[in-house]
Amino acid sequence: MPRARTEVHPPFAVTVDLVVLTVRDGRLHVLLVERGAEPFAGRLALPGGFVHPDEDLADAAYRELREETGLGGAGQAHVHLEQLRSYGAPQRDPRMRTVSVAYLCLAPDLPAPVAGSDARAAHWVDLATIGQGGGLAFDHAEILADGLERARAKLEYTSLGTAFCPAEFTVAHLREVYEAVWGVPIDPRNFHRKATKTAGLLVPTGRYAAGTPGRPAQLYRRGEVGSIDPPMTRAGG
Amino acid sequence: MPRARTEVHPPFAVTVDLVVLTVRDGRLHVLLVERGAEPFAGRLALPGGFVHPDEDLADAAYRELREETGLGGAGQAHVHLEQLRSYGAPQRDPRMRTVSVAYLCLAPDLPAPVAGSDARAAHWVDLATIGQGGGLAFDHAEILADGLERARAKLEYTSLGTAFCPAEFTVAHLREVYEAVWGVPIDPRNFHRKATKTAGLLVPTGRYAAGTPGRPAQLYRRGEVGSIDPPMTRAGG
DNA sequence: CCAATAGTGTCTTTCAGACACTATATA
DNA sequence: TATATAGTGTCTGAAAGACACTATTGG
Repeated sequence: MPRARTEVHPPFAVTVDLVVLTVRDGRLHVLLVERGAEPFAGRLALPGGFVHPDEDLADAAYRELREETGLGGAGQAHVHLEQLRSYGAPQRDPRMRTVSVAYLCLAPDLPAPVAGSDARAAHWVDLATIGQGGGLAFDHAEILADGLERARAKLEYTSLGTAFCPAEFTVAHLREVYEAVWGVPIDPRNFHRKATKTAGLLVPTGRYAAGTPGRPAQLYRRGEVGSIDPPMTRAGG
Repeated sequence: MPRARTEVHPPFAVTVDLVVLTVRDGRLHVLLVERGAEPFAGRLALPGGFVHPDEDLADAAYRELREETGLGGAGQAHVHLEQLRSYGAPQRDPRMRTVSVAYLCLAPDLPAPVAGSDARAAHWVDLATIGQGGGLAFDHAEILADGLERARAKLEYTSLGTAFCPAEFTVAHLREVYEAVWGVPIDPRNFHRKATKTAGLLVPTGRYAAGTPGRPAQLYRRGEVGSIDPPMTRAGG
């Protein structure tokens, strides 16, 4: 907190950066934009932008999500957004002293192509094709790594895995989400029992998926609970 | 991230605020300072201050910790410091637009009185004597609540409980830390087995505590591991 | 029929929680 | 001695992991 109004306080630019994750074709993807201007022109970066003068941090994150990706608008599909952490190394932006508040966003795989009102296009990038660092602009590789770690951890003890699923989904769909995020195979039978017996995680709709080989799977909606107790276990539940 | 250098970006003041926790006499305490100046003059607040122009956020947190509390200096006792989250509601400081990056600090109970170079004295305040809100300045009640929640959660699956202990401590001391942070009684025998059998949590010194009634307890040092697997359980382990 | 996926039952192992019991100090 | 605390042993129930087995679809 400021000590007294007479004390000098240097000006900072404050931005939000978004780690937007989804699962497509059984693999984890992150939403990236190609930078048009220097520095790091032509490099991939996390979507984000400046916080407005009278805007709350979370509001800025939602606005950037809408503007740059088309996600999260009113009447749109459910997306989860939470603050990740802040990054403020003195030289993280060569132009000015900047503090970035990063947000983590988990979204279902959307049939509509992701495109913002912004001229720059946002693309889903398969995380398997990005190495350590991956040539991302600024300190975005570190932010992305922190976001991945957070997402992997939260799938253990919260219901956030369902945030990657559409409004109605099968247990197998949810299992594929876990396999994609954790990068490990999971026994379908034990996962089925765990998911369906965890109170409040899934709400059965009574409807069944069709058109796939094998016995039709029941469709579920997201439950209301936030935390899973006992948690999902990462070593092949 | 900034889009182009031509875009306007409003100036923000960036501060760090510290949630410094310790366990004294079996009860959880937080370090608070009394504000001397308006706004909120005379009210209790979290220690903190402005981030300097060329200073990393974590460096600013460490500096404020030293300046305002005398904790964390070179050769001092071990303290744990981690970023908590950021707070940037437009009107959180009536003087100017401010974003605060909060840090959580866990410290052992120090025999030396806590006093900073600053004229204002920092005091350990028993959390049981602070209500919901507790009359804290700014949004510090919310920050404190978030810090408590983080500390309680991290004691489950990390070794951070030992950060509340001095360099050498008994299993009973660590148990009292858990009881104070979680506010629940824990069975001493089951806790003893869990703590001593969790690989890497405790390093036996071979020495024993003396002067207390009963069989002398073995003294331990902090182990190297960060995470506890399987975790401590909160419902009276 | 077969292949594939959904979903159930059951066995083993691990571990939390309860608590009897032993060990070793102070008063 | 009594009392207090340290530390071990053991039983029970919950739940993870492995995996046999049944159920129900499409081809």
